[in-house]
Amino acid sequence: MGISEAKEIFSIYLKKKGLRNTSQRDEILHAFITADKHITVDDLYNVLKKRCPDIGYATVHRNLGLLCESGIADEIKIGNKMTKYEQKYGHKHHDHLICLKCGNFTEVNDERIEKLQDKLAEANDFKPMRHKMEIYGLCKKCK
Amino acid sequence: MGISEAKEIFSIYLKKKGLRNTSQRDEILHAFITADKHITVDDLYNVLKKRCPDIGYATVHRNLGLLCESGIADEIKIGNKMTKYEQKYGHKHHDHLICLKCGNFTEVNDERIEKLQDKLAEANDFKPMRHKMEIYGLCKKCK
DNA sequence: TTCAACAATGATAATAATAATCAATATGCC
DNA sequence: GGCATATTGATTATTATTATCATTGTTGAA
Repeated sequence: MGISEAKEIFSIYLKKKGLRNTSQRDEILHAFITADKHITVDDLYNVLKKRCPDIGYATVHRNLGLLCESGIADEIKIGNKMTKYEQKYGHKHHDHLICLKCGNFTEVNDERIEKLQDKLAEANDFKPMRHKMEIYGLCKKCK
Repeated sequence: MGISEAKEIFSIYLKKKGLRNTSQRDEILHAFITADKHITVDDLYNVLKKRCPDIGYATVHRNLGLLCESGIADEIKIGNKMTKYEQKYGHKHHDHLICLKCGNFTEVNDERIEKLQDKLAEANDFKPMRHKMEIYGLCKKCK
């Protein structure tokens, strides 16, 4: 998804919630979309500091939360200590293979699994909205 | 799994790691196995306090970690703030349907999904060791 | 059984991530 | 423009987990 599309989605989301557009939100969204696909709060904050030396950590943190709520970002917890934010739109849903040794992760997707997950939820009278699947083990290099 | 079996598994694990048997470890294991299937550190600590008023929170916390490493317990993170420990042995592997509204979760299992997960890992030259699958949505009562 | 090495405990402090507070400021609707 | 109020940024609070460390307990070997 391009930046303009992301901006529009976010703008609509803000309006619907009675929230306001600010220059910081513009900068945060821009930095997020043009950054690496997976980024931590710290990293995003450091990138932003260059363009907006006055921006506060709390602001970045708060607004990453809003980006998640609006559907532009997704929070992934790697292991126990690291939280990364991932660009969601323009990237198909996927799951992760996480290496327990080196910490790297690979994105994977299996349409058959997705379908079975929906069926499984349905069979339990459960309305699925999103899901997370992570396979832990050893990657090619580490095994 | 019975308590004696759990004790043996834990005992073997400790020996292999060069760790020692202590009365606290006995009590923690006992309390864990006889408690609810899903329990938080706080809850387990409070249960233990009754029998062992002198036991420390750090000790309970530390040893729940060891129970996980030994394969007797499993850590599940519900949402963002709550961590529960689940009895693992004697209960087949399963995944969770987690209600975003009331927080309750249901255990589910689908052999076909398990198989596809293994194939998916294999196709990526990845050696799977464990996995986590959580489907978030609305449960029967809340939807 | 005794001893020496060292792991474990429990109290407490340290970390670290996220959330809350709040005065000053910016935004958007009228 | 002006007002109501959302946002910001600095700071503090909160919370879960981890580290520290003196004391105690456990274990294997003599």
